[in-house]
Amino acid sequence: MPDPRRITSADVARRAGVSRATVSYVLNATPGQSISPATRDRVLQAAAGLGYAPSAAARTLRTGRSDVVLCLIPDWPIGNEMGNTLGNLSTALAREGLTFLAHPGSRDDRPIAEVWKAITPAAVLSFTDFSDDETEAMRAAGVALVVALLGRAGRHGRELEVPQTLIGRRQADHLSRTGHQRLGYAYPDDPRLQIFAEPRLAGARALAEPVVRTVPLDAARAAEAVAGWRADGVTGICAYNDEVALAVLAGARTLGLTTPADLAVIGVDDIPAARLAVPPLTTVTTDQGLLAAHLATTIVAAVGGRPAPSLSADELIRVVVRESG
Amino acid sequence: MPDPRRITSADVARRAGVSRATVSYVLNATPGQSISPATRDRVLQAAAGLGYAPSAAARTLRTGRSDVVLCLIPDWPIGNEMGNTLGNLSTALAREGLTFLAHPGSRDDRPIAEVWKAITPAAVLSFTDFSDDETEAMRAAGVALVVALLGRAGRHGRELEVPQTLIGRRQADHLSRTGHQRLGYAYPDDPRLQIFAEPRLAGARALAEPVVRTVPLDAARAAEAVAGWRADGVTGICAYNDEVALAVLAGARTLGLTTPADLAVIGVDDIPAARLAVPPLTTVTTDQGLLAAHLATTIVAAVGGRPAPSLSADELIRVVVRESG
DNA sequence: CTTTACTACTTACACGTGTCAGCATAGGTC
DNA sequence: GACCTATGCTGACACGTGTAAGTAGTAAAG
Repeated sequence: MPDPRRITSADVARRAGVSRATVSYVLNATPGQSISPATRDRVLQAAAGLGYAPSAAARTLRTGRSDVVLCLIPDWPIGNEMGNTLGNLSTALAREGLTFLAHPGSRDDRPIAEVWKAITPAAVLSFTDFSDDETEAMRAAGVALVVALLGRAGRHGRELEVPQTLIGRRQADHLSRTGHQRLGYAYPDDPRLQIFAEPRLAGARALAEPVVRTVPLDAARAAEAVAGWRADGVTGICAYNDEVALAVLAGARTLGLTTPADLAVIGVDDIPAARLAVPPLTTVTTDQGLLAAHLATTIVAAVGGRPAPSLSADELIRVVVRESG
Repeated sequence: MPDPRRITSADVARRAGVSRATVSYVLNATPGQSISPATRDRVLQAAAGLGYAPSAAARTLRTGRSDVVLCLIPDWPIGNEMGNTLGNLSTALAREGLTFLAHPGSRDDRPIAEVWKAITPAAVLSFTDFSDDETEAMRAAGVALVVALLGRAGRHGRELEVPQTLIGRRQADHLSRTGHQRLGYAYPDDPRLQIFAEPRLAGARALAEPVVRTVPLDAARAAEAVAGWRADGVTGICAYNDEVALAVLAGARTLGLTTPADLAVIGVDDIPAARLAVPPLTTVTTDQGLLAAHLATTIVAAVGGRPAPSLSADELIRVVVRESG
């Protein structure tokens, strides 16, 4: 094996017959440097010819900051809606020259601090908040922090909070419009989902005063919750998501109720199973493309130290009317 | 702002009253170096006290290899089963000192080569194969490549291929045991899923000769497929996954058939919606913890240049019997 | 002719780490 | 006392990059 050395900018410089600095200036289009078109082309040609790719490590070491956007993925069940958004986000950030990397597990693997300290990312996208110390440490290290969801009061906007709230609001709104006065809220069983459930519930509360019950993903136990709601005179259920909604549907069926005549149900996410349910599930869907684009511009703004753009959440959330409510 | 400099190993050395080299030896437990317990403790104490975290960039630059395992996530819909596995994998690799990072989008964002050349990961975990040039380039750069799924013949074991095959086999086996001779295979509509669908179908073919039909996630169109199978005398369906299975269920219901009397269905994944379906869906589930552990040891082995361990796939795949088949 | 200004570069340093070669000191052997 | 070996540590270099500072050469201005 003939020593498979990495191709460095020095190789490019040698081939183009210029200094290494010139190569750097050309490839980074450094402003305030004048390079003749002739050498410019020679450098570009040489770089392409050699298949040169700059070392992220060296670049990061030098500049003190990498072009990585680190997304800390909590350990809650990541549905394919979220997966979709992350994919779109990755594409959007790539267009800005940023590399999106996701790290699953803000669990006890190792202190998350280790991860971001090691990577020195340009920005960190997190869903939950950090401790004050950690936040301060990141600020000091020059890492732009974007907290997407819940968090204590602070400078950081919580980018997803408004959309999540709006989801609950739209659910309640839809059921009200279709004539339901007493509403119920089907809260998820998994405590890890609380972070999403709280803002959604808050949104529903802004319009109605729903009776909240926890609904496990199990027909028999869901039936108990449904029976409770019936006793309360509830006729319409806002479910945390489509899966919980399916459980409510199953619970109602167990009790011999018909949907939506006896009990209307509306979910969230529009998962494939929603349209295949009996009856097909009315649900609230999010425009993942728009959301990803907004997150991307927010992150880019945060990296640049500019304030976050505002999100016109209205067109983001849409009700998909089917037969369950 | 008082110049928030990064804490380097030099800071630790100064505080511990030793040289930087000693610090490095202590913290990395470099073999073949003798350090007195006294200074060892002083160094560790100093490092902890300062909250020192080594710069991944510098370390990577020096050693030519980072401790990152890069997982290239294709753009197929990533269900929460997969999300789970990735989470477990991350934990398992962390225990080995490796940092798991996922990059969504092996799409046209930017040549994937850019990503791995930039990061210089210890290993790349991919689901699809690379071009020969790229494979060779990675080998030359010393990046351990693990191809998980489909790929042309080559040295790389395709780690997930056997389990996927086994899934299809178990489905067919279960339906045969319960008395179904003519089987059908419900193939997913989304072409991106082909990579998983092919080995699963191959597994089913090893036991039966199923009639393959594509089933869109739509009750009406699924009904057409079901009608076709009925005409063929098929009584049991192996579905690509639970969602496709739900579509088959919906199609059968549309035609007024009863499940499993007229048509038995078995899915894959055991998604939450499966147990909530009418009737509850029989399905095949994978032990995500075991799978993640196997992938982890495979990757660790690949990084160390050792051959991959074999997987006892038998206990990995399990049939969850419910009422649909 | 000198000064200034600009173009098109190059030289040199720093980023933080791993590691090789070297250097004292101490203890044992002949 | 001379020689060797092991212990415990330090000095110095290289990894590949970005960029501030400097330098020839040319052109315009005074």
